[in-house]
Amino acid sequence: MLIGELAERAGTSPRTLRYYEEHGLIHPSRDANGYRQYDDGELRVVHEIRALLADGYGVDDIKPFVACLRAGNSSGHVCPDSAAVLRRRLAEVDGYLDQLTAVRHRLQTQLEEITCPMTP
Amino acid sequence: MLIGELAERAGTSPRTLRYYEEHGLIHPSRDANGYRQYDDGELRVVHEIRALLADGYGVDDIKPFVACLRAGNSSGHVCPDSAAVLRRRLAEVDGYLDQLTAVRHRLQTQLEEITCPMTP
DNA sequence: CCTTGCCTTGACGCCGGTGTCAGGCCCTAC
DNA sequence: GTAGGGCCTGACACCGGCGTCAAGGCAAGG
Repeated sequence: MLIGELAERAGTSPRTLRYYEEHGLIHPSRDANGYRQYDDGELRVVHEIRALLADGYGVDDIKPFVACLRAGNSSGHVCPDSAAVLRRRLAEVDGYLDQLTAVRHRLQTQLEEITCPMTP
Repeated sequence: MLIGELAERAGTSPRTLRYYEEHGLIHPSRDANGYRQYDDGELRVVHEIRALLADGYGVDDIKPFVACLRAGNSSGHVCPDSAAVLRRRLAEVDGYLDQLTAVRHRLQTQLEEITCPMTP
């Protein structure tokens, strides 16, 4: 499978696939032409990558998941390295949630002060 | 007050104050030298700007708040334009919270599957 | 032979708030 | 006069996941 076909099947672009390769996430072989050649399993890997990116992971975080999938596991999340990233990411997300929640409280308070001003 | 002094008093840098000016948030007068001259009220304005930025607003969102403060209000939040931004921002924040919450659920599920795998 | 369409590498653009450097003016103190 | 510090403008760097354009190779069909 050439890069264009994989890109279309994965719902993305050749540029994006080359970017993933550049960052060590996929390693296609090469035809005699120099064209990248992908086997069918890579489709699954690309889907995993895109799902993780959509969840806010950075490309570097994703490497362990891909390695785990490639090692033959049915899910990329079950390996120790992946789990470590999961825990770190969970802490990050909790931090963001705390910040956003605080901001939300301030927002709501400010809106209430407008519609129903305090009389101190 | 020159830019260096205001920067120090506001806990930021001259570069940052020039950036705010470039984006229409502050309008210092000029000495005969060409040096920017700030009066004491600007300190309050800069604090407001920085508080809003820290809460995730963009510089363009902040203009109404500054205008509201400058109009003599004790808070920058009480004017109609500010309130509109507040409501828009509240919706944004709620969106982010929803996304992050969904991600958090997935994370927790995935971690549980590791430590306590399902036996289907 | 020429077009068409895929592929290749390389490189710049974006976004936003700031850091930082370059080159030069202003003022004070020695 | 000169050294030092603050000011000025202008412009590039950053980060990250791509979009997009450039210049060129390869294959197939007319």
